[in-house]
Amino acid sequence: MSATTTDTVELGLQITDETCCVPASGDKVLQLTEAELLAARFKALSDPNRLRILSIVSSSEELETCVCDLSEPLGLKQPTVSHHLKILVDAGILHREKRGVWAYFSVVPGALESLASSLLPKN
Amino acid sequence: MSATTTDTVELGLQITDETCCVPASGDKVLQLTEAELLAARFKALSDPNRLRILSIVSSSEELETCVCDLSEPLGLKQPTVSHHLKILVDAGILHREKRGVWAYFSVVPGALESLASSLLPKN
DNA sequence: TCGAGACATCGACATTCGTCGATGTCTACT
DNA sequence: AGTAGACATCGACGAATGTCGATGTCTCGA
Repeated sequence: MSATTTDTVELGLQITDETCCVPASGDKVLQLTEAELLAARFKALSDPNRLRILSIVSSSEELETCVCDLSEPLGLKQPTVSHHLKILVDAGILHREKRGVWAYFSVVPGALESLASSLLPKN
Repeated sequence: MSATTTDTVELGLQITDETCCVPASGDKVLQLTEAELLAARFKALSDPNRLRILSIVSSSEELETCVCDLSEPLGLKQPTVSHHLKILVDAGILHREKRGVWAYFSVVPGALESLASSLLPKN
């Protein structure tokens, strides 16, 4: 509850002398919790090796890849690859499916598209 | 070079025993330097306060904002805001223009769109 | 039942990051 | 000239990140 008629802030600004510009148009601003959610997903994309993992996974024949195929082309050890995969899975970008001994990864349908649209105006 | 009629890898794989899946389809993989460039731009978006800065700047009246208007709604001190702005400018996402005492920031036209398209298939 | 292998998790380490007080630089006004 | 104010830069601090060896867990075949 904000109370006391502070519903909109749009005209509440009393410009006395020289405030340089408009005070951020009140509540159109991205909320902190929403920003944290978005930032977490972009953080998953903020590592070159994770982008290469996405590139490999999304371009593979069956749109599925297992860890053993990622370690070599990336030049990373297995624990590191697993670590990156976990981050991408936790971000909702990759899907993990365990079949027998191997774990297969695929891009979650629409995940990257939804992230991309959040960058565009009017999202 | 894969060479020797490996136009498609589908059947080129000589499964001797149990290789789990295809070996990452060779050179379709995102190059490391290119991945680093992309990752650096996503890293600029991987902080909630920077996303809120982008939200404020892109929704302001004149599509321009100065530092003094950002500090208060973000709840951050001025050096911190300047730091985030520098990161966004260095990433090529924001444009800085100094007019008199104030510095005005605006979103570089096409910057976010180009980043968004890099997320989509066939980019 | 046992061992090999694929993958996840843990612990450690160097590096990077976000934040802010202190200080520097530059512009405009008196 | 001198002062006030907006913004950048510096230095420091705790927290988070990327990497990997060591180890754990689970599945499959012998």
